[in-house]
Amino acid sequence: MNSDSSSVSSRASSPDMDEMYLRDHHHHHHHHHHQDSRLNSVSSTQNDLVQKMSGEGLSRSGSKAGGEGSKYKIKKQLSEQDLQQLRLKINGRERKRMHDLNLAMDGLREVMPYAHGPSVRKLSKIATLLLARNYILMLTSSLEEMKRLVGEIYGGHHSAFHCGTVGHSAGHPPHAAGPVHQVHPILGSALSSANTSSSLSASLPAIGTIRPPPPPPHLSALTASNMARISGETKDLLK
DNA sequence: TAGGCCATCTGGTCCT
DNA sequence: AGGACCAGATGGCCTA
Repeated sequence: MNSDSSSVSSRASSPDMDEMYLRDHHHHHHHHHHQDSRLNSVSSTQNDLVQKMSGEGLSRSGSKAGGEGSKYKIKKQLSEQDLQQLRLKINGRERKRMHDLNLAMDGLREVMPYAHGPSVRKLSKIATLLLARNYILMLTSSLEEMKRLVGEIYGGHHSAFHCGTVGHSAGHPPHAAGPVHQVHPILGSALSSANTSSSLSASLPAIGTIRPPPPPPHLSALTASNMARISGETKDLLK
């Protein structure tokens, strides 16, 4: 059940990181987050992990110990421990960096048009990005459409608008798969509106097709058709 | 059990 | 030098 009220954020995984995070934290603010419940989790301490991993075959200092390192002896010895210390610091930074990234991802999810209920599974990262892209594309086309209509209504062609920033309107938005999500009314309507999700290549394989959309004609001649396409792809996304 | 998704560790590279 | 970024590897958790 991933109804996970824990949608709070991602679930835990590796039981490591612990003191060290704290260590690194003392000079960072203390915005602890929910998820940190895992901080104290299970067994393996940083050290255990370190050893385990290094043992695997991925090089890494730590244990090579014993022989070698003759000429650097002094320096090495001095390090030995400091090295470990440094490693922890670096790992901590990286961890924080990723946490921040995830926070940003959560922020993005929050503004995405899909149901964010406690009983709704969080969008995966890839799905979030893909959906966001399609959403932007859709909004852009809507804007274009509105501008066009306004132009028509006023006969004149003095549309003051000019959003050149988002001139491109979708090339081949990717389709991806993800957990099932309830679509927000907004997108929902857009999605339900016809369209033929021709390519249900399902899942990530399609992700490989992510690429900058080919330079479309001047104006994004989006209208029903384009809109439909986008929504269709988005639908795949939410599948 | 396989596959998807994710967190973490780590070494390399680029930037300040 | 030290930090930010990045990508590969590894292993855990969860669902079909």
